[in-house]
Amino acid sequence: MDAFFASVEQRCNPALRGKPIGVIGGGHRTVITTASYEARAYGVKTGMNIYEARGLCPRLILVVGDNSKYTHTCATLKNLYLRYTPVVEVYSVDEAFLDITGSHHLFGGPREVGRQIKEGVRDLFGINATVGIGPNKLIAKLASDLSKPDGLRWVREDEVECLLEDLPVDKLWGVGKGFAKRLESIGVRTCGELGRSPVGVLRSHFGIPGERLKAMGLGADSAPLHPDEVEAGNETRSIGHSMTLSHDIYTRSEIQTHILRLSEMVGARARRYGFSGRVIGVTVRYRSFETFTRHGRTNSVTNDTRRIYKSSMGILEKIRLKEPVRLLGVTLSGLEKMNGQIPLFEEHRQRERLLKAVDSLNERFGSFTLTWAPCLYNPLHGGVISPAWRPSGVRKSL
DNA sequence: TCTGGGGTCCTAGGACCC
DNA sequence: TCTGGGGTCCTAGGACCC
Repeated sequence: MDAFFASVEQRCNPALRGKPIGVIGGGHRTVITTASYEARAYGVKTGMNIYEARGLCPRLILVVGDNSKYTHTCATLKNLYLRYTPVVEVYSVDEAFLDITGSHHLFGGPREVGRQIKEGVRDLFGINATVGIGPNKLIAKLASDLSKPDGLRWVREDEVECLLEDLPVDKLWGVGKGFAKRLESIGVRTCGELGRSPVGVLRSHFGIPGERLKAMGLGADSAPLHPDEVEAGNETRSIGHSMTLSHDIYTRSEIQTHILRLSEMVGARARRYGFSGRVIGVTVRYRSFETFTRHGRTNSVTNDTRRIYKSSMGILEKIRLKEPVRLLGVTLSGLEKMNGQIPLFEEHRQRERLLKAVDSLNERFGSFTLTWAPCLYNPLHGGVISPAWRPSGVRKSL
């Protein structure tokens, strides 16, 4: 989807159409999550703070995002994709891969599938989508990136080499600023040059990713799609939440409350998807933006808010804080899929029933409807979901 | 009146073991 | 008047993505 959150907001409120808008989270310490194309023309970009964005575009209209609109749209879109193939990987809230190898002939070929999906998206939501088609995910993604907005591009296998020859390496999915800079230092600027680089040279500079970089320069990508049914399995590696506080905090007692809330967010999500983990990570960002993470281990897997909280506080006690704290995060990893084992001891069974009761109430009436008292007195300032939000499971990166 | 939040993967370096 | 080599596991940090 093109400028997804912004497009949805413009669709819902006609007064915003054709205007430069930026979708932001709640609170004052927020950033632009998505800028409309009208705003991008002024240089407004994702990740920019609102003061900088306003400086570039004084007429910019800031809209606090509404997550439920985007997640609902995402879920509906998936049903549209499934009309064309069962192999659908929902990659993020506004992006999906479809493997149409075995089905495109039923619809008149790849281009026709692309056209119909664009039309379907417009009919359903009145927003523009860009479709890229290629022999693999890397090229399909590139084709889409190159034809935004409102584009449709099919790059055939025999066109790949020509397309890549003079293309800067950082246009590739998986090559960011860091890789681009290091590649330039060894004289590699374009994908053509990357593809011709000896694999040994790339390996010595980049390690294992060097081999993949070479393949990417050639337009090769063997990564399969990860349909949701597969990922919903046990591929998830970690579940975490973090939050920038509305103001910097100084004391452990203030920290405790936020850690409790984050522990509950993490625990509730783990329980909901049937995961349990034994490694707890706590992230701290100071006022100066210095950020670090410390990990601890529990003796057995857990998804109990209380144990996640205790463990997190245990980790924090070992840290000597040297500045006011701006952000806190809690992550659960070392995950295992729960298979409905019944805890051995009555005390644990009771605990499990309690959490189940709390979860079912909160799923029905909204998160934190029933919760620990300290969380009630510190209501959450609403943040907008990240574009990386997905309905379930995980996604693969490089 | 600066600078969000959700992830994955890889590497370096230390602890530990034989 | 000196201190090998092979391996695994773990943590922290950084690159990358949307």
